[in-house]
Amino acid sequence: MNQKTQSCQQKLRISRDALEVIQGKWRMPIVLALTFGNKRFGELQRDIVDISPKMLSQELKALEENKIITRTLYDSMPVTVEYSLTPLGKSMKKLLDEVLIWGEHFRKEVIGK
Amino acid sequence: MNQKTQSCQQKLRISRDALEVIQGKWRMPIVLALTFGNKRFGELQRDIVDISPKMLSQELKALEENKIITRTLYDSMPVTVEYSLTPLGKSMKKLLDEVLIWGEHFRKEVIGK
DNA sequence: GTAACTACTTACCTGCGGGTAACTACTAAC
DNA sequence: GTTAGTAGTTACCCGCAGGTAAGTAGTTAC
Repeated sequence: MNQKTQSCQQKLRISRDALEVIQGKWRMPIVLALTFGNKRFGELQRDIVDISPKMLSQELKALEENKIITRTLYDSMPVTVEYSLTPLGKSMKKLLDEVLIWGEHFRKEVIGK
Repeated sequence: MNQKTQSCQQKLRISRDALEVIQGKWRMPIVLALTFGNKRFGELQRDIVDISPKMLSQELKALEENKIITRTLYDSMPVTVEYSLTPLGKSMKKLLDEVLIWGEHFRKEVIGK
């Protein structure tokens, strides 16, 4: 096994670790939505059009466990909950930007203009 | 709906279109492997350690349909097939780089060093 | 007391993403 | 004729990601 193959396999391992955390239909969209500012549960549900409360709740929990977002409960009346990005979550901004850039590129090339 | 919300929703739409194409356990790893140079079926199978021939074949087909990779058949003996990135596939390099950068970042922060 | 808003939770179900194992087809080497 | 290497295909199966619908719980407004 030469140097090149090693670095290929190493990168493949890293990519698979990362993908395990950010994969799925909703996680990147949720983080993306939060790059526009802290949001409450209902706001996220309105922004991310097709998501069900169950999926939103479930994915928010997973993102919190992976230290990507923070859940803050306010004892206002009625109770409100605010979700925000941690530094680790904010560090996904560049990655998300590239997803968007590539997404635009893809749309032009394949979906056709 | 204000300007900010509109741009948020627009970006969410783009991200979801892009994710539809690159999502899944194997697609980004396959493209990543091909950024190291054109590879044959067997080479990919050896590099991407846990992938089964069925999944590799299936995902290669999907990537080809989305104009991300090209399949070239050589009439050598025995027949060999080479997979390579299209310009659209190559344009994923930055995105993949960011996945790797974030992956390292994540590993340090959460998995712990 | 009932509707409406907050933020979920719970139960149930379905489809498909992904895994395993075996099989195919062709050629070369021995 | 049997093994090995090329590149897959096919059949079968399973678990979970994700969807639907309804319920919960607390407060405010009417």
